[in-house]
Amino acid sequence: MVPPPDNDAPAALGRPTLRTVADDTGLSVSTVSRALRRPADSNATAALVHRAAQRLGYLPDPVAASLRTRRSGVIGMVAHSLTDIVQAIIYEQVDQVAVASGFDVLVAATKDDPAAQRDRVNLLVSRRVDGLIIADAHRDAAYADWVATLGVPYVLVMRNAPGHPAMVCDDEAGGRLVGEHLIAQGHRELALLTGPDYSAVSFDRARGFRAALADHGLAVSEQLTEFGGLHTASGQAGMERLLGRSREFTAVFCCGNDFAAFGAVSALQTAGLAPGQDVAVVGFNDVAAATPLGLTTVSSPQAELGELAARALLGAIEGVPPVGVVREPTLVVRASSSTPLAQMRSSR
Amino acid sequence: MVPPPDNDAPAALGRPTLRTVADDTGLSVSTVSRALRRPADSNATAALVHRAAQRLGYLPDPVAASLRTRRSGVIGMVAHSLTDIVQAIIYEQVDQVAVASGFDVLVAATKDDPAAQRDRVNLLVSRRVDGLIIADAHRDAAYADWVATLGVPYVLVMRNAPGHPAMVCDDEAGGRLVGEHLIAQGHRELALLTGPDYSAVSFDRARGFRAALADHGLAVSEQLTEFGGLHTASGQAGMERLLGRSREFTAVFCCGNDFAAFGAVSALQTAGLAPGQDVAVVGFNDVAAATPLGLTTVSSPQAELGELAARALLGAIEGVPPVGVVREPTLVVRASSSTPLAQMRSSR
DNA sequence: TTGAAAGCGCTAACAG
DNA sequence: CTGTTAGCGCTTTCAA
Repeated sequence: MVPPPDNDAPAALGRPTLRTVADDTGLSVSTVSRALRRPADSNATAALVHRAAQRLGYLPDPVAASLRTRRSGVIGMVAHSLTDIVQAIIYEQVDQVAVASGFDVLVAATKDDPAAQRDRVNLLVSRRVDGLIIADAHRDAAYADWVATLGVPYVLVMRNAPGHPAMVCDDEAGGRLVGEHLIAQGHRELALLTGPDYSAVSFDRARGFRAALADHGLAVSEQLTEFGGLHTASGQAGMERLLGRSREFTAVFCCGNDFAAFGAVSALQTAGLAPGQDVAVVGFNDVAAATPLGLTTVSSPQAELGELAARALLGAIEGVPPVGVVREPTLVVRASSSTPLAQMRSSR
Repeated sequence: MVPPPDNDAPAALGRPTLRTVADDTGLSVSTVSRALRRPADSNATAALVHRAAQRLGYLPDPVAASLRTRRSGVIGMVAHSLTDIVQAIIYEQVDQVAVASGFDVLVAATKDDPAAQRDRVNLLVSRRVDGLIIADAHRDAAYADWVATLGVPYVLVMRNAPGHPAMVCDDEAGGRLVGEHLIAQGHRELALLTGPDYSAVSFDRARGFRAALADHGLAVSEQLTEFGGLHTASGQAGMERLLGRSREFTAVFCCGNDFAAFGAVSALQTAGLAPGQDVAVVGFNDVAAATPLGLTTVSSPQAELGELAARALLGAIEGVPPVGVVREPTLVVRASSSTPLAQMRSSR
C-alpha cells in the first residue's frame, strides 16, 4: 500500500497555489478560491484569505483558470506591422482601454500575409482570447469572413471589410479633401503614389482623390500613377520610377501614408526638385515628423479609433453586438502644398 | 450508485480534443498524444492518428499543455512603448526569430512605469512564458534585478543595466561621435537636449558627448542643457525653453532620439532659425524621416540587436547562459550639420 | 457559508 | 509501442 500523500506538507518548490493558501488558513481550496474573488472586506473569511494570500505571495494562475473557465481575460489584436506607427498607436489605445477593464492584450504582426493571419489568429484563439481586434483586414473579405466563423467576438479597426463591424476613418473623404485642395491650389497635372490595393484604406483614398478630380473634369493618367506602398523606401522607389517617366506633374498625392511621402520627398530632392516649390506633395496620417518637414497631410483620429474598437470589443464580449463607426478626417496644410501653382518655381 | 460516465459518447459540443481522436481511432488518449508529436510518417499509428486528427479538425490546446508542462512555447517581450519605432523594430525582429523557432511572442508596453513593469512581467510569467526580453530596463537595476529573481530566462536589449546580459549599442561612443563631429565643424557653443535619465541609452549618449567636449577643453553649460525627452512634443518644448533662455549656441545634440530632434527643428523653425543654417541639429537613431529632413543622426543596428536578443534568449531557454553584446554605432552626416560653422548664416 | 469531488485537456510516469 | 493512472491549478456543481 502506498502511503496517502501528505496534504499538509508545504507545497513543493515553486509558486504558492490555492492549496498553499488553503493549508495555511485551514480552509478548503474551494473556499479560498471563492474568497479571493470577493472584495477583501466583504466578509471575515475573505479578509483572512486575502491577507494570507498576500503574505504567502500567492498569485493566481491564469492558465489553470483559463483551462477551466474557457475564458482568459485576454483580448487579441492582430496588426500588419507594429513598425507602422498608426498600428502602434492603435495598439497602445487598445491596450490602455483593455487594461483599465481588467483585460490584457496579446498582439501579433502578420505583414499582411494571409498564412500568417490564419496562424496568428489560430494561436490567439488557442490561447483562449475572449475577443479579437483585427487591424489588418483586406478588402477581399475572406480573412474577416473566416474570423467571423470562429465564434469569438471581434471588431475591425482602421481597415474596413464589407459586412463586418469596423471602426474606421472615412478614407474616401480624405482622398477627396486632398484632391479638392490641390485643384484649388491650381494644380492640373496630378500624380498619384498608391498604397497596397488589398487595404481598403489606401484603395478608398485613391478612389476619393480620383472622384474629386473627376468632379472637375480631371483625371490621373496611367502614366502618372505609381505604387508607393507604405514605407519610405517604396515611396522613394515609386517617385523615382515616376520621375524616370515624366516630369509633367506639379503635385503628387502619396495615399499610402506619410512615410511613402517622405520617400517621395527624398526622391524629389535627389532629383533637384524642391517639395512645395517645384512639386506639391501630400501624405496621409499626420505623423510627428510631418510637422518639421512641412508636409501637408490628412489627419485621422487613429487613437480614437483604437479606443472605440477596444470599447466595442469589450461590449461584444458582454454580448452587445458591436456597431461600426466612421470618423471624418481633416486636411492639414503645410509648406509642401501651400504655395499656389502660379507662384511655384517651375510652374508651367 | 451513479452510473459510470459513458466514455464512448461523442464529445459534447465544442472543439475536438484528444479524447475525440482517441475514440475515433480506438486508441488511448496517451497514444494519440504521443503519436501527434511524432512526424506523421514515422509509424503506422502515427499516420493513422494524424489522419484522424486532420479529418476531425483537431487542434491542440496549448493552455492545457502549458498547464501540464509548465512551458508554453511563448516568449514575452516588454517594451516601454511600441509607438517608439525603435522598440517596434526590435519587437518585429524578435517575433521573426522566435516564430522561425516555433515560438510565439507576447508583447507588453509599460511606458517606463515601474508598477506597470511589475504587473506586465507578472502577467507574462503567469502565462508561462519560457523567457523574457526586456527592452525597457532602467539604469538603477532594481527592475532587472527583480526580473532575474523570477527564475525565467531573460535578456535585456537596447537599454543596459549593470550586471545583466544585454544586447546594446555603444551609446557612449555614439555621443562621442556627435561631439567630435560638431567640434570639427567649428562649433564651440553647444547645447544638449537630454533624454530620460533612467534610460542608460540617453544617459550614456550625454556622457559620451560631454566626454568628447571635455577632450577639447569644452563643456555644455547648465544654461544650455534642457530635457528633450523621447517625443516630438517634448523635444519641441525643450528647445523652446532653451531659446527662451539663450540663443548663444550654434549646435544642439538631441540625444533622446530623432523624434526629439524633429521637435527641436520645429521649435527652431518657429523661432525663425533654419536648422543647418543657423543652428546645427543632431539626433539619434536614424529613423526613416531623418533622410528627407536632412537630419544628421547616429545609426545604431537596432534590428540586429533585436535578432541577437532573440537568439540569445532562445539559447538561454536551452540552458546556454546568454552573453551580452555591444555593437558600434555610426554617424550619418546630413544637411542639418554639414555646413561648417564659419559658413553658417548667423555664426558669431 | 463551507468542503468534497469532479473535471477542463493535456502530458508523463509507470507497467504491461 | 501501448494503455492505465495521476495529476498541473483552478472553478464549479452538489451536499452538508
